Amino acid sequence: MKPERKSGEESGSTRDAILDATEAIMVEEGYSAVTSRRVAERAGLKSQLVHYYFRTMDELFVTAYERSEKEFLQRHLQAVSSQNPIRALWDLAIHPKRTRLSQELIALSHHRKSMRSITARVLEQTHAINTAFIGKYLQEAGVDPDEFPPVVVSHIINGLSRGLINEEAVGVSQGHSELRAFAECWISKLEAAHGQAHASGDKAEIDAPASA
Amino acid sequence: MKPERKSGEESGSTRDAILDATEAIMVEEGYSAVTSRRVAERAGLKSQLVHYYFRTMDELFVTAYERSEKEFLQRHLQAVSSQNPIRALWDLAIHPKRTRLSQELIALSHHRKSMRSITARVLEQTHAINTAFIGKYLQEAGVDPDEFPPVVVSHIINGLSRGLINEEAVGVSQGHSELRAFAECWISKLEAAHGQAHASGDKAEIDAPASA
DNA sequence: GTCTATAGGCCGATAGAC
DNA sequence: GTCTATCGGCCTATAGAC
Repeated sequence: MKPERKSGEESGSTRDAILDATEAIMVEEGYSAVTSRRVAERAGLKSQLVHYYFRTMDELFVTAYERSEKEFLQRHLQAVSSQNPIRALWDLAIHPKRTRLSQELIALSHHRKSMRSITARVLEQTHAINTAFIGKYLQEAGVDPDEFPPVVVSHIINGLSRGLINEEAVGVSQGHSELRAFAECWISKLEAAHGQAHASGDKAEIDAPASA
Repeated sequence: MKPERKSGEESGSTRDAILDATEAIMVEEGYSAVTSRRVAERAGLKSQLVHYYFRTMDELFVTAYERSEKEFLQRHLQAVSSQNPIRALWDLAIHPKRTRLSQELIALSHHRKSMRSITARVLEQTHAINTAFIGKYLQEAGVDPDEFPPVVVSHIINGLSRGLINEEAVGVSQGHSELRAFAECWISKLEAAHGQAHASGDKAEIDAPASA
């Protein structure tokens, strides 16, 4: 029934080519441009082969999503485990292709029920990881978790980068230097505060907004 | 050629019904579900009528976008001119239908060239307005515009609300209370600082992150 | 595993009656 | 302005030869 890799599983180059083409089309033209014919054309194949490897388009989308999910998770864990997780997350988030793809997958899940549970899982995972790792980092840098909860920081990073990338995609660059400068400012301040705290064995301080 | 309202222009209810149906389908099922047949069905019409009012689907999309643009702009100006523009913008941004529609229109503009210039215009307008109005408000509240540029604040508002609404759409609610609390905290602090500054005729203070 | 052939559906768009 | 009828196209998916 299913393709089912042979025993000596060299990860099916045709199958991978189909998934690669799917991702590329999503990023460049949006999810609605992903059709069996166009995917095949992009991969240099006949459209029927797409149906051989993936019985339905739904199965193709789900498989592509799950492959991306793995990659996202891996990079996310890597970023969050690095010396400055905030900077690493920011660098990851402003990567245009990755962010476009993730946006497109979310948009697709508004259109196809089969994708929603994956999106939900991805978003939940992200929160769980960020709460653990960013939370620890922020705490060590002396940030009050009641005023800047890790999940908020995570949302800000994702939100700002998404905005940046959407605008660049339509040729708007207004305010981008301010945005990048803002990110850089906070990141390096956190970096300094965190380093200082580690050096002195004490908490550094980052001021919250004054209670007016 | 074109529909061309008669002299006594009662704003073509059929035409409006088509545009309304277009928006509704976009919000509920995504832009790729917008077809002449489905729009017509939703509006209780024959699909050919869609082509009578809008020669091509591109024309339908552009017209729908421009109608939304007007509405967005109007609400945006209204929000930004209110007593607490930040709060008003936040309240506007967390409105699910509106934000879903605007996201869908942006996604559509990644797929259709004809929409890109409209998206660019909308985003530029938003920046221009926010720089003027939010900038003034923040300045009056004693916020250093070098550390929190209005355009950054605007991006944060949009980014956070988009994240919130995407997650709610797939059934994730993790961290939402923190997010809303975070927004509420900052909004009310700005409100207090702004009110205080106006009362005393002086600048209130909102601390920026400490230079570590 | 890859090919040819093809069924059957929804789509955009047009022509022409009323 | 709204209707009926219809064309050609791209789509998903399957059947069967090799």
